[in-house]
Amino acid sequence: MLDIKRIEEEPQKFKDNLKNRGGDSSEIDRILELNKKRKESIAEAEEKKAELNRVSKEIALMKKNKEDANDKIMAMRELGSTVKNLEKTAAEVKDNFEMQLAGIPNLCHDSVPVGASEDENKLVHRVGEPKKLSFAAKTHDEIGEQLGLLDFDRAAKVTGARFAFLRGQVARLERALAQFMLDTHVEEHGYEEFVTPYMVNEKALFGTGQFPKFKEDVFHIEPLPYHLIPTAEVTLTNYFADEMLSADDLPYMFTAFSPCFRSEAGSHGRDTKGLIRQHQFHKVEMVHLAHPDKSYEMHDKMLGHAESILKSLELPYEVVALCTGDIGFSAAKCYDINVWLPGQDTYREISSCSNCEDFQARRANIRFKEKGEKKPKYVHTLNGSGLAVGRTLLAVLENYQQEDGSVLIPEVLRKYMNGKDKIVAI
RNA sequence: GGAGGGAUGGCAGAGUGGUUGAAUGCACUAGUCUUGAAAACUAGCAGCCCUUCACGGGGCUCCAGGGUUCGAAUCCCUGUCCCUCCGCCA
Repeated sequence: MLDIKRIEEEPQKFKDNLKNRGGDSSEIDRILELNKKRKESIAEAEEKKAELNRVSKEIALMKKNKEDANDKIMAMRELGSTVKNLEKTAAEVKDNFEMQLAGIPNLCHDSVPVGASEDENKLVHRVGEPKKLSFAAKTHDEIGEQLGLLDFDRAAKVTGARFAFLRGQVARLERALAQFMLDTHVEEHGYEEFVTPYMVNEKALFGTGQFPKFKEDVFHIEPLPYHLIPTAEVTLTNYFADEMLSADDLPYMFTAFSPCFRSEAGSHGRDTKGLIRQHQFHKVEMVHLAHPDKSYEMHDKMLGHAESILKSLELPYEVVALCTGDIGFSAAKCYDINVWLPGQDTYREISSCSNCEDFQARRANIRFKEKGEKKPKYVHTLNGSGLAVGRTLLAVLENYQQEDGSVLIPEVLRKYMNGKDKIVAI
């Protein structure tokens, strides 16, 4: 949620931002108009309400002194219903205003490159050389199916499109990856590990910005008012919703391994083969709640934590700074990490690290008090994948494939694979 | 699933129709005292919104939403969550 006071102060800045993000800048004018109406309706209702309160106190005094207050009571009876109507109108105007405001994306940080689409994202750096294979690279789904350890057809039979069975050593590799990521974040990067709910209510999804605008992207659990999490960002970020934190406790660094569920509405026909775009996948998520003055420092750290996993796995990757046209709704700044996939002959997203500044904290009402200061402030929230496990698995399959169809196991994972160094066909 | 109890400020916890936005304690901030700290003492201290250059003024909020009343933390209805007991169950 944007701060309406900042929009009032610098409307042009927010219009430019919205335009750069591919939105309609006139929405800002509409918001300001609604805000004006909101203030007017509040002033009108409160003026009458003040009179009602004042006279009610007079009545209390008169009663105490055993005076007759009937005239005033009758007058207030009438004023009461006027107030009720004015308050109802004011509430409607306010709801409308807040709904519109909740649909406006975050203000981008000044360093975010202006651009219309992902083609204008800015390359930050590349690490590792894409491997030159001495044979024609296969895609991970070919490798997995030839090994007999990745099965999309039977998943389609049991569930439907965009699901998969992992078997045997590939299933274990998935578990090994998750374990390795969690261990690294907890032992080396200082995160606190969580197991979180996999279903959340609407309030939580509003808090992180998925609702109301991106409702169709998440799965709804009929008949409960719950939704499957699209990412543990939702549960971890909302953990302290409606709470007052202490500045001394910042930053919080949370991590959780969780399944993620996405409807992938609107992506029909894209990445239909393989593990790249599934309705269900596993992810190790990182979330920071940071002091506003420190959040960009923390953002760089978080990016480093995600990168360290790829470095350990010796997977080539690139980091790009997303441009205004590609950045997510809640983010003020975002880095994507794209991993090299020989089978696809390209880099594909494996992590996204965002600083949402106070955008989510306003929505979820997560504040903190600074020593010696009276006013509470909103924390800054950051989230990043560390990493998407399914996509890491496919990156390992494609980068470590051998000519004979087997797959080498990265050094750091072998202790999680009972010492094995290779996956072979069953 | 059945029966009962509860939800109040950063925290704990009073308060059952009228100057109660809320006693008290803790925490926090400032001061006195002290070489310094602690203790003690004194004072301050909820949030959000509207208005004002400012001082200030006003409104809302005691889980949420309705209702009764001139007036609700307090009474009534609905919902949510938590706790205890019984049943069932991984």
